[in-house]
Amino acid sequence: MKISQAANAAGLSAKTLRYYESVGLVSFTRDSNGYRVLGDGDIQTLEFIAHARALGFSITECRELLSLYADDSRASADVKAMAQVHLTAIDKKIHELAHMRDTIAELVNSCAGDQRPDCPILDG
Amino acid sequence: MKISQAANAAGLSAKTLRYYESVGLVSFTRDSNGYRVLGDGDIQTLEFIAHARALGFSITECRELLSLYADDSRASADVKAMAQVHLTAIDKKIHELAHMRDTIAELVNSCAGDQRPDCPILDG
DNA sequence: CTTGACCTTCCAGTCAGTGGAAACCTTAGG
DNA sequence: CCTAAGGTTTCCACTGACTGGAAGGTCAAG
Repeated sequence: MKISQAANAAGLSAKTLRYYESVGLVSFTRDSNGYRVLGDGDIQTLEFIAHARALGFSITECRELLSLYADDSRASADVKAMAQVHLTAIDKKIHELAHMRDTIAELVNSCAGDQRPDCPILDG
Repeated sequence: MKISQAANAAGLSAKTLRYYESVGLVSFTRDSNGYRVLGDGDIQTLEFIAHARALGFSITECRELLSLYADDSRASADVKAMAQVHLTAIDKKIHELAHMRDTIAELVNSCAGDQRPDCPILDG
């Protein structure tokens, strides 16, 4: 399978796959013409990465998850601990955003939205 | 007032003030020795920017807000519309994060966290 | 043989700063 | 007057996670 087909199968772009290879997150074999050749195993790995990325894990965290994945002797506790840290970070971000949201919503509500120049959003 | 004192007063770093000037968000007068000289008006502008940034407005959006701020003939409707768009974007981001959060929480809950290699976080 | 659709690499840009280097200015102390 | 400390200046490089584009190589169909 060539890169675009594999990218399609994994729900990513060819550019992204090349980028992942360039940062050492994955590695692909090459054909005699220099083209990358990807198999079903590669697709599975890429799907795993796409899933983790969609859950907000960074490239570095994905690297760690992949090494845990490859390590047959890993303890599930290690993975759980990583996920727990990540969960806490997401919770924090949600709270911050919620605070922003409330502040802006309050400003929007208190703004007449007419043609006059007064505006509590700018005054705040 | 010199840059560090002004930065302190506005709750920003001197580096950030130079950066804001470099991207044309603000402009400062200079002393004969080349040092930036900032007054109370500059501090107010910087506080306004700091506030908007804390609410998640991008530099570009801050630029628009500042031009609206400077324009005596602006309608408050313009500002309200911008805030409304921003509010919607924040709402969307919160929902995405909440979805992530739930998925990861579920995985964490279903993970034994023991020494065995099975882990639903990796299998998912 | 040519056309078009792939593939390759490399460079630049995104956003909002941060870190560091080299050089200049100012002030206080000896 | 000299020096040291602590400001300031500019400029360049780096961050994360890609994306866009250019220049050139490869391959199959017509």
